[in-house]
Order: sequence, then structure tokens, then C-alpha cells
Amino acid sequence: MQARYHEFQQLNLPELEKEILQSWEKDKAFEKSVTNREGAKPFIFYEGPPSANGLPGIHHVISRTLKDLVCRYKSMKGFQVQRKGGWDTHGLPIELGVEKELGITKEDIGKKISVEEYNQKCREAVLRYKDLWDDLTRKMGYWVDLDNPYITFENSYIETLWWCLKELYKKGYLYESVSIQPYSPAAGTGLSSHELNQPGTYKDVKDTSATVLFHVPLSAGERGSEANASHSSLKKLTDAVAPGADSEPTGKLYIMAWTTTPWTLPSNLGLAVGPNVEYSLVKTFNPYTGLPSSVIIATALIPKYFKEEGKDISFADHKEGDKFLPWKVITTFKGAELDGLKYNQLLPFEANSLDRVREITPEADPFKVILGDFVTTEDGTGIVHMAPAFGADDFKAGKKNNLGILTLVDREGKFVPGVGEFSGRFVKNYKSEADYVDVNVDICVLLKKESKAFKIEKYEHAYPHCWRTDKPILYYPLDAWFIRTTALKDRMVELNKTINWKPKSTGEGRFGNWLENMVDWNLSRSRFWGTPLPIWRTEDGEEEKCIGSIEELNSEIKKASTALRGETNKHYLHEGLLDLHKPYVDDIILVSESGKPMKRVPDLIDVWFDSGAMPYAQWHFPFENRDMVDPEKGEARAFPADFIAEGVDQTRGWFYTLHVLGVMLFDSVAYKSVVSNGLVLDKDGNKMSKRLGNVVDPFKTIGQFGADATRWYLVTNASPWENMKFDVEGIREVQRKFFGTLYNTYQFFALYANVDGFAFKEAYIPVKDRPEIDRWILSSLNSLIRKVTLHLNDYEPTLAGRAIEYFTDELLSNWYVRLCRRRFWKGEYEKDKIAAYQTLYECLETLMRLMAPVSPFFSDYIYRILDKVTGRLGVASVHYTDFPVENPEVIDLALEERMQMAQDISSLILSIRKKVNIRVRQPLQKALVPVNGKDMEEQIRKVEDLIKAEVNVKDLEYLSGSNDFIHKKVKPNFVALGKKMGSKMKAVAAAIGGFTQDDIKKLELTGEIELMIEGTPIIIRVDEVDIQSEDVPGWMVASKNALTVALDIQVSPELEKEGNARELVNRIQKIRKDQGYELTDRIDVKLAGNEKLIPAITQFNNYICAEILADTLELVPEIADGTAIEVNDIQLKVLVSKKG
RNA sequence: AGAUCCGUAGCUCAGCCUGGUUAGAGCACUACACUGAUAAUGUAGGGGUCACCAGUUCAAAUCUGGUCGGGUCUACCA
Repeated sequence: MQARYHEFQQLNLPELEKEILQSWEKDKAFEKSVTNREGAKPFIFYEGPPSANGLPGIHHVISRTLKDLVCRYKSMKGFQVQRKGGWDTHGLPIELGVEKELGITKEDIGKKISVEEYNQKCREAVLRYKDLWDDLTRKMGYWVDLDNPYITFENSYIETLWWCLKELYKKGYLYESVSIQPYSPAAGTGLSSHELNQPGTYKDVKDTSATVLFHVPLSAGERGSEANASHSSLKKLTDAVAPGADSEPTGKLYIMAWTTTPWTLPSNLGLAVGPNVEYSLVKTFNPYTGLPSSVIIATALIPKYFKEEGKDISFADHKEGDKFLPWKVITTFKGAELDGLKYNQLLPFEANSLDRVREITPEADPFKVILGDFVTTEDGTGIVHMAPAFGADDFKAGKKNNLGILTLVDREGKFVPGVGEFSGRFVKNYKSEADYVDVNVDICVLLKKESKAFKIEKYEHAYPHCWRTDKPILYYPLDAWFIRTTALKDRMVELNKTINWKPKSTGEGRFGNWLENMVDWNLSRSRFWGTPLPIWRTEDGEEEKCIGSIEELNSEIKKASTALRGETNKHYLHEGLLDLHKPYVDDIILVSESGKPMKRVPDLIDVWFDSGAMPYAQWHFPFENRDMVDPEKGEARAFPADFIAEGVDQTRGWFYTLHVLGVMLFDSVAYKSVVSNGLVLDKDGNKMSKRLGNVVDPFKTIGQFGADATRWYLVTNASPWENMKFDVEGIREVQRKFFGTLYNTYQFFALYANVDGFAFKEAYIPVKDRPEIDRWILSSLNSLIRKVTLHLNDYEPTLAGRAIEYFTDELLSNWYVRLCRRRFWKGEYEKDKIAAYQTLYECLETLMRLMAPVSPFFSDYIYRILDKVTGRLGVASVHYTDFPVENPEVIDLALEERMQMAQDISSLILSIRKKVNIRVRQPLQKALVPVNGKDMEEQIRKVEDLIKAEVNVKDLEYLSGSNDFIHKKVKPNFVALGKKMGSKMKAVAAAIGGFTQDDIKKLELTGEIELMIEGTPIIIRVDEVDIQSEDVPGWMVASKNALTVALDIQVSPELEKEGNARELVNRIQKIRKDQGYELTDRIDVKLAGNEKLIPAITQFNNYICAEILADTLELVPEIADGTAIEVNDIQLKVLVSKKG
């Protein structure tokens, strides 16, 4: 028996997906989809490795859908798309998770638990949820190679990382330096940028802020003045503070600077001014001691410190306690003029004397004004206090200007000895002491007493806190290794411009800016579970060695053992180092060129290096798979990527590190196209978080609605780079509207194709020989192929999906199938019917292939059913097929346009019927369509039959433009006229609006008309206006845009008879259905009860019988137990009985 | 604080690049139809100062500047 198309009881996406999944697994469908394309041009894709120590969420589904659909699409387009999965297994989140689980802190590692045990725990924790992740991957239909993933903790992976590091080292891009890093004294540990970005780390706190005065010695009598003796602005300053003729009190010269961390003031080594900022020298009194003083402050910030009322008032009359301080601007100058000016140290102690500074930085030249571009006049005084140890800007500027460095606070957060009364005191209340006295306040008190403070106040601002101890962090100088990314900044910027970013703004803006402002990459992490930095160094730091491979290491191990003898490396001589992690790697001692022992520097490297090096490390390059990345000749098969996609939060993460390493190692981009998707928010627009309990469980969603509906929703709801408000109602809608419609369409096809035994065995009927409507839907289908291909090539899956939806709902289901229903269930199995089947089949099959990348399950399911019956493509899965290619010969835009007109005209006629309450079953005589020109008439004529059938009207008449019959209205075509008329446009519009019917007629006949506008004659041509039919007197009229339709609503007795016949057909069909007859059952019908129907029945007997598949239709006097029905208020009884 | 995206109907989104005179769709809601593919469909209806302010223009949802609100990323900001 001939194979049948499966007819569903109901659509159950999750069930159907389970079935497909099983078959994919059985057939190794994914593997096959890759091997099928063996030898084809590769499309290179990189999987950004997720970390499997957390649970997968719905946001992972969006980016993975995106990745999957592109890869599936490219496979169907004939590329071979390898997709190696991967796991990110190092790093802080994993360590923190383990610490939490074990109930320990970082300080306990190596004490309560050995590093060996700890790392073992991490190794176990890292793939804790791997099974769950794999399950999600499967269930969501994400095709990626899970059997041979790259795992970042494996030796081979780390070996490639070491190779990369050594390459950078050889090029001089790897260096060590002190840098200022966030540091938590309370926890005794440095903090990573991730930790600093934990929610809630920035807290609003009230700190004691101080505006302090740095004394600038000018005159010979003042201590330190000799340092300024040769300063270029000396004279200007000296003159300014000299006693004036008014004999107002003069005072010392001070520079004002503001800080929210007074505890850094003893460590002050410089003051920064903006080179182009304007500063004023203001004469006033010290508010605390009343001493006359002259202060330097940015002009723009004077109002913050001085009240307008005090300006230029008498100094002599000033008494202590007055409301306003008198003040007066003496002179102004640019910051650049202050460059190099020396001041006396603010808080000199034993520990911060110049000698002590020079012990650390021998040539240091501190206590002077320097220039800094970072200085603004937004707050403070426009002059920034520089404590190089406690701020990154300070450090940088200090280095540049040779200020030296002072670290008067130890790692516990308290002042070191030698800072007078402050020695030994904590700078913040790190120990939660109940009786803690704020040292910042005491410093301020001291400054006030010494006339060195101008304003002390509480200041509220956001300050980062250690998320673990809740204590404020401070910035502290720590040793760290860096990659000199800035050396290749220009090249990175240049190459970035060649990357296709979706959306563009992320690449140009967010990423571009980031590159422009890049700083060297701080690689060091003082942690335990991660890739060790493969650098060994002698104790004096004079000699060091960077190791680039396991082989090199093992040979060095032997060398050192021989050279240093004794116990050195004795456990590692035979098999080498078996695990490259701590603590083992730290046991290794190497020997320097001069024969000294070298120990590994203790740092691990940033995990982002792990993922950034993934293009090379996933293939264990260069130790294996050489030609994947850097072939001797020809193209690399796995570098750079054609496409990557991740969340926008990876811009500074993975996207950045990939780019950096691609450029630094190979002078190449690492990826050619990148799609960054937005966040998934809950339906109210809040970020999903465990705390709010609004996290959507992807398993639940997929289980309930199916992966396809979920994927389709995620893709079509909004462009992937926009933040998406996730609402399951949306999935429900997709399921019902799109998949439901598609399912109905398929179901309709299957139902009749099974009846007729259609299996596409007949020859393909040339499209030109098919009816208008078939040619139309095929034209639309090919237009759709074109659009979808364009959109997918452009990484715009949202637009592709929406186009498919539109075609399915509006064109295929609501128009083609609706209008063609009769062709499927009426008549013999001959050419027209076969054409209909072939057309609908082609639409369905093509749709399945078009949607396969986005909804891989449903499309494969339906495709398989179709192809199993027809064997048309003879390919076992839709995912092995080629993506459809448009056939331009089938596309007929004029046809698509006129079908649109047919839909519009039908819609208008239906709306008139509605208005006058005449149902569609009642035939009407005719409709009038005013047309503009022959073309329009031609167009409509070709679809006339469809319109007539759809709206049940017998004739369609056309009214040409010259007809007096129609009232018209005219409106200027603003696009055409606007440019020409310019400011006269309003007057022209008014004039055109006032046209009479005669004016319009004249315009139409002669093609133009002359107007007088503001005294100037103006010619208006007919193509510069839009003429529309407005009304047909005596008819019911409806119009939309340029189309107008008039309908004859007279129901003649003849029409009424026909209407009755149709009503009767409708009633009997209903009875057939109620009585559960098969579509093909033949029946006998008896009618009784009302003579009014006799004319209709007699005249339309054949028609009625044909419609209802009746062999006989008789009128009988009486029916005992028939069904009572009503046709247009006529009561009667019917008896329907099945034949045989 | 900076960068960036977003703000159009109760909800989800088109339209903006390329300015043009009734601002669209789907969902939801109301009513009436239709139905031998019906968890559909058709018709009609209500629902919008296109976040706000200013500017450019004959004409602004659309271009420019600013403000406000939301999201994200980055940030030592004195």
C-alpha cells in the first residue's frame, strides 16, 4: 500500500521533539551533517566555552540558538561547519564556589586544606553540571560536538597557553610591574575586576572629605623657597601675593586640593592640575584659624567654596565668626603655568621624608605640581592630590613625573610605624571595632590646627566594598605581570574595523572605545586553580626563563637536576610533570644560565587568557593540528573564525581577549563576524536573578512548549542584540499562531493528499501552466527564499523568521489554502488538482527547509513525512538538504502586486457586506471598481475570478477615469511636489484641496492644470497629485488607499433563490459533519416542511447535490424524525442518510 | 562618572538610515459573522500629545542639540 502522510490527532511539539531527538541520536545526525560536507569549504565557528559549575539559564538558550541557527544555515548552504564544544574550567567563580562549599576562605588554603586537595576539589566541581548542560544542549537542539570538547584545565590545553605566553614573552610583550589594584585589607587579598563587579560592591558611604592647603614657598624667608627660585611663574605669583596699596592683609600662598580619603594625605607626593584649566589666585582668610591666605583653585569651582556675598568686601573689617569670608580674585592663569611648582610637604613624618622616598625610588622628585589630562573641574578644587600608591591615575602620573612612591599603609590597612601619632591605626574600621576612632577625622583636626585645611565635611559617594567582608577596599600597589597590549593598539583598532559587528554600534562604540582606551592587560591572579604562569626566576630576580612546552619543561627539569643535584626535581625525573597545575608545578626548580636555582613566580594567569587562546588551544596548536591554525601553505581550516556569537557582556571579555591574542600572535583578526546578543530580562524588564526569583528554567520552558517554539520566539520577538523581555505568553502565541497555522496547513494537505493518493509521482507541471493563484504563491515563495537568504547572510535571523511567519500566516494559510480549498476536495484527480497538490507540497517542503535552522525539530519532522511519501529529495533529514535557492523566473512581482489588490478589494467588499448585513453566502450581482488607467484594469482582470469567488459576486465592472459617475478627491503628492514648491507648499496644498470635480477632470484629461499661487502661475501635473475615487452616488462604497469599491446590494428574487440554495448546502454539510460521515460518503436527502424553498431546490438541484455529495434530493410531504433547520427564516425538516 | 542600547496602543514589536499630511501589525478586549484545514479565520470597534524640551524645515515618530527614565558594560575617579 502506498505510504500515507501522517495525520496528527493534535500538535504536541515536545512529544514530536523527543521522537526526532531519538532518531538524531540513532542516526548520528549531527556527525553526518558535518561529514556530509567533507571536502567542502569550511565555515569556521568558535564555541565560547561556558562554565559548567553553574546552572544553565534561559539566556544561554538565546545565544546558543543564534549560534546553532547560523551553523545549520551555513551547513545547508554547502559549507562544512565543525563545531567543537568546550568548557571553561578555571577561575574565580569556581574557586569561590568550592570555598563556599567547604566553608573556608582563601586564607585557609594551604592551612586547613592543602593546595593539592583544594585543586582536586575544584577539578571535581568544575564539571559538576556538565550533564545538565549536555542535556540542555540536546534538548534545545543545539548541534555542537560534545564528545570531543576542549577543556581548559587539560595539560594539552595549558601547554598551548604556555606556548602563547612564550611567544609573547619572546616578542617582549610580557613584563612584570607594580600596579595599583583593588585590595581588601579586611580579607587580606587582592580583588579581581569580577569581584569588584559583584552586585552591591559599590555602596553609598559618607566619608570625611578634606579640602586641604599645600603651602607654596615663594619668598626667600620661607622654608623650601629656593626650590622655586627659578620657576617661570615666580614673579607673577610673588607680585600677586605682595601687599597691595590697600594694605589688606597678605598671607601665604596655598594650593587647594580635595580628597575623600584623608588617610592618603601623608602619602601625598604631588598635585595635579589640568594644563588647560583656568585657575584663580584668591585672596581670603583661613576659615578655621582666621589667618590671611592666598589660595589657588580652579576658577570654575570658586562658587563651591566662596559665597557670592563675600566677593570683594572689605578685608580689614573682617572679624572671626562673620557670615561671609571676604575674598578677591587677584589673578588667573592656566594650569600649565603652574607646572613644576614646588610646595612644602603637607604632613611630614619620619616615614615619609624625602630620604625615605628616595630609598625606594632613588631619583624621585616629589612635592611639586604636575600636569594631568584627567583633571576636571567637575568637583573638588580642580587640583588633584596625588598619592601614587593608592590610586591608578596617581601611580601613572607619579611614574611619568618621577614623584616616587610612598606606601604608608600596610596590608592590614593600618599606618606603618613612623607616621607619628597615626602609626598603627587602621585607616578604616576594618576590624569592626566598637570604639574605632576614625583616623581620617583626626588627620583633619590636625590639618585645621595647622591652618592647612580649608573645608572639612562629610561627603556621600559610591565606593567599592569587598563583597565578602563588606569592608571598603583600598587601592594598593601589588606586583603583577602584564601583556603589553598597548604596543599593538593601533593595529588592533585597525583590524577591528574589518570585523563585521552585529550590531554595528557595539563594534564601533563599545568595543572601539574600549580599544582606544586600552591599558596593558594585567595577567596575574593570586589564586590556586588556574593556568600557572610558566616563568621561573632566580631569587635575586636577575635571571628568568619562560617555558613554552611540556617537552621544554621536562628537559629543563633534567638539566636542573643534574646541575643542582640533591633532591632537586627528583619526583619529576622519570615521567616529567604530569599535572601542570599548582602545587606540583611549584615544586619544580630550574637552573639559570649562570647555574643558580630558579623558582616559578607564584602567579596564575587571568582565566580570560584561557578563553582568548581557545582558537589555538582547542587544537593543541602548534603541537598538533598545525595546519588548523597556521598552515605552511593554503588556508587555515580553523582560524580565524568566520563567525562567533555571545552575549554583549563578553565585549570586554571573550571578544576582547580573542582579538588581542589574534593580533598579537598572528597579526590577524580572530573572527570575521561577531553577533553580540542582549540580555534576557524577565517580563517586567528586570534582570533575572536568583535573588528576585524570576529566573526562567529553560528545561521547564522547553518541556512545556518545545524547543522549537522557544527558539522561534527568542529569534523573532526582537533583534538578538536588543534586550529581550522574556514572557512565556509570547511562546504560547508563537506556538498557536505560527506552528499552529503551519500544522493546520500541513494537516489540510495530508488529509486530502491521502484521499487522492498524491505522492508527487506525476511529472512536475511547469509553473507557467498552472493557475494564476499557484503561480502567485510560488512567486511569493521564491521571493521569500530571496529575503530569508539575504537576511541570514546578513546575520539578521529576526527578519528572516518574521518573513517566514508572514508568508505562512498571511499568504499561504489565509489566502492560498483558503481560496484553493475546493480544488482539493472537489473534482477529479486531474491536472488542476495535481497542480494544487504540487504547489502546496512545494510550499511546505520549501518552508521546512527555510525554517530548519531556527526550528530544527518540527521542520525535520514534517520534512521527513513529506519526503518519505514522495522521495522527492531522497535525503533522510532536512538538515542534510541544501538550503532552497530562489528561482528568479518564477518571481512575478506584478502578479504579487495584483494579488495584493485582490485581497484588498475582497476585504473592502466584505466590509460593505458587513455594513449592510448581507452574508457572504448570499450572491450579489456586481461590484464596481474605479480604475486609474489601463494597467490597473489589466491587473485586476487577471484576478477577477478569485475576487468574485471569494466575495460571492457575479460580475466585476471597471470604471475608467473619464467617467462622470464617480466623485473624486485629489490630494497633493507631497514627496513629488514638496521639493519643487518649498515654502509655497502650504498654499499649493490648500489650492489643490479646493479643486472641484471639473478641475480634477480637466487635470486628468489634459494632464496638467495651472494655479495662481501668491501671484505666480504654477503648473501642476497629474503625476504630482494623488487622485482617488471617493464616492459612487447611489452605491455602497468603501475605500482603502488608492482602491475604491462600490457594491450593488440589491438582492433580486433570482439571487435570493441561489442564496437559499447555498444556505441549504451549508445546513446539510453541518448535518453530515454532526452525523460523523466521512468526506467521501455519499448520501440521500429528504426535505419536508416549506414550499417557499421549492424554486431554489428545483433550480439548483444539481448544484446542491454536487456540493453535498447527495445522490438524491427529494421533497417529501412529511418527515418523522428529521433535523429541524432554518434557511432565511424558512423552517423545514431534513433527513440525511448514508448510502449503503 | 563615561560609553552604549532602548523609550511608539494594556502587552510584544514594525516604521526612523533615505522627513511628506489618517503612525502600522500581532496579542489581549468588545461585537457580529464564517467554518468539511478551525486551539483557526473574516469584518467592525475602542485604545497613541510616537518619553520630554528646544531647534532645523513649507513639512518631524523620522534630522540636530539637550533633558528625563530604563538596561548593560566599564570605572581609582580627587
